[in-house]
Amino acid sequence: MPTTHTDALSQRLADSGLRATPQRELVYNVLLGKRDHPTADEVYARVRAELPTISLATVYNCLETLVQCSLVRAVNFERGPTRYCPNLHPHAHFHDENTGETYDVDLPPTILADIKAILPSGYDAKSVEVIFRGQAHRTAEVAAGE
Amino acid sequence: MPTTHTDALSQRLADSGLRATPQRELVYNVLLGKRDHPTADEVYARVRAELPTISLATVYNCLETLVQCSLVRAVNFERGPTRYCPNLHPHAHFHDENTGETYDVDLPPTILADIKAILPSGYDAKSVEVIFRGQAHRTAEVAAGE
DNA sequence: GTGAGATTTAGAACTATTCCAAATAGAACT
DNA sequence: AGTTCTATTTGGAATAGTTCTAAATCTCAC
Repeated sequence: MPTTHTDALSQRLADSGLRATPQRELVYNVLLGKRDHPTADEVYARVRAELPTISLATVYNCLETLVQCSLVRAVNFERGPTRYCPNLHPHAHFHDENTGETYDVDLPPTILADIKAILPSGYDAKSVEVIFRGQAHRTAEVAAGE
Repeated sequence: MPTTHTDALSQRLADSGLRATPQRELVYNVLLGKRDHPTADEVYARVRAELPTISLATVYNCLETLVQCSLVRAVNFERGPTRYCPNLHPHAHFHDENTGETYDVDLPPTILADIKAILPSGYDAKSVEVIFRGQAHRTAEVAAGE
């Protein structure tokens, strides 16, 4: 895990007047380390491997903090636990109904404008979320490119 | 509430080998009567005005049944209770971050194909969900047209 | 080093939902 | 009309996920 990420974290936190704690760094690194949209519980399990004394409440706190700083995106489709995804470029989510897994799909810049264009006047969208549901027949090739 | 809706309900239920009960009809009519994406609790409150002996568990059962029959759509953005929306033509949801209200936005037929076109090969989407977040400055005119 | 404020922690509390087992209601058949 | 069989409803208990709370701990600025 390169220091650059951790530095970006400190920076963002400082911008909001918050401190870079070991817990926050670890939670963030765990999210960066395996981008499979884990739940808070899953993050908790992964973080405890390195810092066994951390509490679940702290994991929730850290995740919330990261979301506040726009370093992480909270994702909610279907009732069930919130999932977390470290925020890079704009992307949609593809939810495989067979496996339950969620994949990121890059959004070409033009499509976002196209989608926003359907809004009638009076609606001012700050963000757009796109969720696909269906089946993914992913090749090994595709998975390797992630 | 015209009989046509109730008939459509009986039909759909029968197709799935289910019965058209007073509770199911009432829950469905409540959803049709006020399309403000109510939670199960809100549906419960509205239904009880007419059938005070209904139980919350039944409301959950009925909503689940209606979702199974594709007469109603369950909507989940942000952690919090599931909301229900009687399913007409394809539409996006606009979530006003100030008021917390959710509005339906019609999706022009072409945009769905455009959005699906961004999927790499190997992804087969059965449905697409679009959620906007921002502020709605709705005029009385717009609201009247619903 | 001390004080002030931020952060973490464990556990209690809360909310939304599902589960369960018993009671009820219908439809089909006699 | 009565019986049977199954679907449905019901209230309450149980569960899952998250938030709250108050005390302990850390860290920075002085």
